Amino acid sequence: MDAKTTTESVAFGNVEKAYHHGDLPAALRAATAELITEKGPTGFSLREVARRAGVSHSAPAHHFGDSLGLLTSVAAEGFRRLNDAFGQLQAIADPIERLNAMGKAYVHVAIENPGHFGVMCSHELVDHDNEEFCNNSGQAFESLVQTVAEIAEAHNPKLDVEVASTWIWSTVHGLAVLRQGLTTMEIKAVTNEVDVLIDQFTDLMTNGLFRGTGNV
Amino acid sequence: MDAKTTTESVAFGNVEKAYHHGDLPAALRAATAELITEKGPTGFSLREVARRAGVSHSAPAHHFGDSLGLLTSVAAEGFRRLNDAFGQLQAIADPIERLNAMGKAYVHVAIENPGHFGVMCSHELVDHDNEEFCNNSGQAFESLVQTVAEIAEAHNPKLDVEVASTWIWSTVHGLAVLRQGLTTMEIKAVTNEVDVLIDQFTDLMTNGLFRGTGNV
DNA sequence: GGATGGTGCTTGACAGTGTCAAGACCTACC
DNA sequence: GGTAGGTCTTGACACTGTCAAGCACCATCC
Repeated sequence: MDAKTTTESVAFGNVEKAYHHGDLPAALRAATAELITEKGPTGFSLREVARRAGVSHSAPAHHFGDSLGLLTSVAAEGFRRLNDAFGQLQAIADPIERLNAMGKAYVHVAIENPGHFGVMCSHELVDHDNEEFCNNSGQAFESLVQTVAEIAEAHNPKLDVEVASTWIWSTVHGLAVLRQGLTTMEIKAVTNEVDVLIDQFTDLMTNGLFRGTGNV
Repeated sequence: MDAKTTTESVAFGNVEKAYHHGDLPAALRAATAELITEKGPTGFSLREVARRAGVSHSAPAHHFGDSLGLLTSVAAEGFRRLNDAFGQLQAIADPIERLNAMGKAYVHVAIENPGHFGVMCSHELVDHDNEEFCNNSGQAFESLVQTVAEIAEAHNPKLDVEVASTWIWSTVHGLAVLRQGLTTMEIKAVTNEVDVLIDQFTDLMTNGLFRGTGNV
């Protein structure tokens, strides 16, 4: 509607579309994330999303079927962002250091995309048979398993990699969930605190309750 | 308030009270938990709850204000059940053993009260300023801190008790959240598996990634 | 040029929802 | 008795998700 007159669109003859939106699905996902960020998953409404995207109340249904379809698409997008963040950490050679960075990345993605995260971690709001969602979330877990496998190889061959991965995933996920309420209120203040917490958790995870201190 | 007529005395006669229900708040909580168990938190509806309790559509508002009030009351009840479960474990002398039992108790309460748990772990569906909710959830965390403090005293005086407690709480909570989807479908099958998982997690938590195996 | 088919979105209608105000009823206390 | 206050009902309001139907636009082919 508004800024369709960029140089690119003009150069390619993609002038103002009176009728066709351009990329309505993306606009609807953005509006959904924004709305959930503001009002939480319970404040979400298909009609309000449509209103914010400037389309009629049942336009979303045409692209996503029902609200479950739209929310699933938002969740898949969230996991894609998480995978992007993980991808940038693959250069870190030391697997312990990489694990620590992945923990921080997970919580940061959750904090910086509260609208997405509020859906990603839900068993109710998402269609878990959706192919894109399964692929994206599976890829994220695979990155973790890979890193834990390297830790086992380097430091502790007896380690059960899958159990340990599930354990770590639970820890980070639980932290993200528990912190979410706070962070919506006071993002900046807590961001640093969470980094410290992840460092402390890494100490405890590697050394255990008997040898770790929880202070780093 | 609710102590004047116990549920037993009501259950005995089960008379049709033409007007007064007897203990409507408790009946509404039960109906809410049942409904959420069946349809998930998103399937919850004040009017459906009222229908199941056999009262008019706006009777709940009189006791709980709005739907947030009712759901908060359900969450507080869930934490009360968790505290009851924790209370029975105080006789266990070895704090490590007790911690293990508390982890299992947490996940079992979550599995056996899916309607309650679906609300307990939500930042959106619950009023976190509610006094009863704060007291009950605070007491549960206090029990954990106490046990971790005993572990520190016995095995590792350098341990930061609060950080370690937050760490453990995150782990168990994350596990319960991640497992919830599965367990709704196939409770019995997973219950044992979760016990094994908690044992494995306990091994990893005490010994850490460098020394633990994840197999017990 | 004009007709054709298809995609993208709108319009209108439906039953269901939460919340509010007002009223009906019962119990307890004076 | 009578009256006050707690308990629940009734009715109304704006809002919701979903469905069926229709309209506007575009590309294509004749």
